[in-house]
Amino acid sequence: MKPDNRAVAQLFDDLGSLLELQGESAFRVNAYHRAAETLRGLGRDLSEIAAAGELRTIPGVGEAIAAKIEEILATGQLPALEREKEKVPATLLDLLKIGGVGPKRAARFWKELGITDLPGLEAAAKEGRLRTMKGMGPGVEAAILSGMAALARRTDRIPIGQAWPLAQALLTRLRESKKVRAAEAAGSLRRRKETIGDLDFLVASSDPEAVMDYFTADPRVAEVIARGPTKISVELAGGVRAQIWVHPPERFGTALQYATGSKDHNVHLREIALKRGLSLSEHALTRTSGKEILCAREEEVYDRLGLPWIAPELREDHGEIEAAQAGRLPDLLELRQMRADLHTHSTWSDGHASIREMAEAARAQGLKVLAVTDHSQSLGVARGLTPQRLREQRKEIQRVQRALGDAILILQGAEVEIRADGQIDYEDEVLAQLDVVIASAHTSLRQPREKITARLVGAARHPGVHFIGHPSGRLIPEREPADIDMEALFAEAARHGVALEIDSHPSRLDLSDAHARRAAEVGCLLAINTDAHSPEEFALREYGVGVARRAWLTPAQVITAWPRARLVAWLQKRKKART
DNA sequence: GCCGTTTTCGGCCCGACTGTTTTCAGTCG
Repeated sequence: MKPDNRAVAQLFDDLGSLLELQGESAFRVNAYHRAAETLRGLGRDLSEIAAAGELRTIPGVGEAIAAKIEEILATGQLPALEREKEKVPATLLDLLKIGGVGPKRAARFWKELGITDLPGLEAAAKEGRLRTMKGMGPGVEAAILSGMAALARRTDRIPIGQAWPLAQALLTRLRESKKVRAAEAAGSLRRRKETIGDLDFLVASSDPEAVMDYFTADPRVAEVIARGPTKISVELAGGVRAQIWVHPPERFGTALQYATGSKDHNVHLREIALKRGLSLSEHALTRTSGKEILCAREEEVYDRLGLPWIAPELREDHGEIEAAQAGRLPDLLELRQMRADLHTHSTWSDGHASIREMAEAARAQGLKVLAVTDHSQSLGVARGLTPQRLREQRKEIQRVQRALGDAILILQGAEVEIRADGQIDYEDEVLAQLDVVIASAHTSLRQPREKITARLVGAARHPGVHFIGHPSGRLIPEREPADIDMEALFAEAARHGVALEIDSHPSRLDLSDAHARRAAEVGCLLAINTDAHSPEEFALREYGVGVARRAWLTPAQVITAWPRARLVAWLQKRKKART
């Protein structure tokens, strides 16, 4: 099996870090890390890009890295990395995970004290041996021990479904303070990444000390990690870290822009600023004369750089700055434009609410079209429906439709199993009775690439199918995506006019942002659904819209954002095509 | 190692915070 993009990226990260430990040029080191970051954001498999001879078109990939990628794809190994591992103990990389330990210190611990791994460092810190080194004192030893304890209890990146509500609660409390003029989520939260490392907040206030005191008095704050005049970093109960920047209101624009990131986006912007004779920091744009230009709003920052404002979800340095310069930023989908949810469950299978309760909730959320799509017969654990029960369910849907009137259109659909052998779980004549057919795989997701790809591609070719549900099958964080040739699936879906789902549940977010972007690039339509099993879960579509925005999607590319008549016409056209 | 309407060679973002220090290096984002 060929290494996937993330595995290749990890090799380059390791290589960069090993070189860094040896004092290699920071620019060379950074080149490896930047390339790794770019590879993680690609929506296409590297093997596919390499086969097309297009590796060099990836930003940050030049002659040397392209050759190394070819080597990895061919052999599964990176000889340059193996060579560095002979010079430096690979376990030394673990030291870099400790807060406060970077490449310089790790290298000195190794060279001066012979420390090669975490247990060795812990012992040395406890025995007071680190303070024998120049520039190190008891404070460093204490910081390292506390950093190791934090590492042990640290939760990994948390799903946005947990981070977002927590952040909103913290923001609400911040905004209650009279000292706070404005407070916003920043960082990866504001960019709507699928998982969040630290919670970042930006506050506008002329009294930073008071704001920080107020924030640390929040019962959810367990420990203050660092505190300066403009910035405070804390650990919350549960191990999640949060940091707050406090800036005066007249500097809020530059500060929010800075705190939102991403780092790569910001670096790129600062390079553009320099070319215009300006230096950009979180405080201001500064002319070479030293005169500051203050920006209270983010729009002003971008405007001074000759750019239109760029939506936070795009700020990954994945081409958005070039698009902004060319006036080609996408007209991004917005939550308020969502009109339909085509993937929901009721008590007829494994849902927790009746069809009527679900329909009333959907209507209350402003949706115009709801498809009830319970599981098909073979998914026994979810009480999948037989054709007979499907007929009974249709009568119930008609009753609810009559009771609720015209404000919301209720469609009968099904989430039909793509069985392990590739068969679709209902006969064609049963599918033909349904308004919406989702084809999804829930079982045998660990099949070899050829087999599971063939299952999904087969479903995309099936004339009775409207779209493929949560295509990769991943669950964040516990289950990796199935090993699917997405490029093949996208090509087939585009050819047959089958849509692909963005499942909004925070544990799925499937397709991912990168894959959704790629799918749209090759001409696929997308459907953003909640997969709701209860009325509250309709609100989850906010997360699906976040993915769509990160995928550069416009309303025209998302069938669930289409006007009701157009969506119904599209559903019926596919239905006619199969009969 | 990458990259180019200032360059195919010579650049490559910016500042906060900490711990150790009398001016700074290292780390972090």
